[in-house]
Amino acid sequence: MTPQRELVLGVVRSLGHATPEQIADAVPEVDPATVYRTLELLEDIGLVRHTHLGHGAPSYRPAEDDHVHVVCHACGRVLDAPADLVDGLEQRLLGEQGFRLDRAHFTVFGRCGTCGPAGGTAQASGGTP
Amino acid sequence: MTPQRELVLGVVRSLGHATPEQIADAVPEVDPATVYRTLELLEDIGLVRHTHLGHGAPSYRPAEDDHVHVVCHACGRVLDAPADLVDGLEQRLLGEQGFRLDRAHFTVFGRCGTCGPAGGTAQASGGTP
DNA sequence: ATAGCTGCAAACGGTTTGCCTCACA
DNA sequence: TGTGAGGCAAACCGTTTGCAGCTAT
Repeated sequence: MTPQRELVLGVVRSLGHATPEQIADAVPEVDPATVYRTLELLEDIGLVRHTHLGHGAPSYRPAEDDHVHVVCHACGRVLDAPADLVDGLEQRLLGEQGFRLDRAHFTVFGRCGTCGPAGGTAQASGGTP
Repeated sequence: MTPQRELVLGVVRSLGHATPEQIADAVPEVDPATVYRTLELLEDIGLVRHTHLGHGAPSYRPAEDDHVHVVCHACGRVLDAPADLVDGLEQRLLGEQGFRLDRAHFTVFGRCGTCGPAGGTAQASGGTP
């Protein structure tokens, strides 16, 4: 564990979820290339995990955060739902297809209650440009 | 509907799911830029849909294919599961969070039966490099 | 002396943009 | 004659790689 790795891990822990770029920005003293290499390493040794929250960049977070990611197409908000939300799905996939669901690497898309069934868009930040 | 758009739509329909790049490769007579612009347009008018199957490129398919995508981390295979697989999840999300799930834009990750609980990897093509 | 890690800078792949030309209404 | 679509090429972003210097064995 080098200082840079501690820093990156610290940022991942403090940000909750963040893209490599956000992480790199948060630790300007560490080279972006090192951030990428470190994230890969931290993931290999099981300290962090990543998820694809849509479009481009993956989102990294501490491995101990076990929850399901729910993303609103309209406002871009990322909600964290309890992991047990997918228990039923997990059972069915296992039973019907022998497929072992990886809950951590899992994102659900749709429209949050705030944004309503359609049209109304309670803009938060990113959204669906 | 221009010839190029017909071509792109045709390829999406014949490939089932494909990345913009694969589509562009399949229609060399259409410029890649046009492929991207066309896919966006076809999605706007509801003829195609896209999903994020992991890593980088999104996967486009005909809008009428309504199923859930299940991707194996180990072998990279993409299984199509019946859309009703997520009915339970859909209900819970709606009930508990007022969140309207978009089943089409939805990918489940894990390990398929062929690849087993761990270790054993029935390599197919891509996988997790 | 060796192995591993970092920073830097260049390369990279896929995607997006600007601009100009062409076809058609 | 005006509007929009397509091609081309350059720009772009996030990511990856090669290399050289440094540090701690």
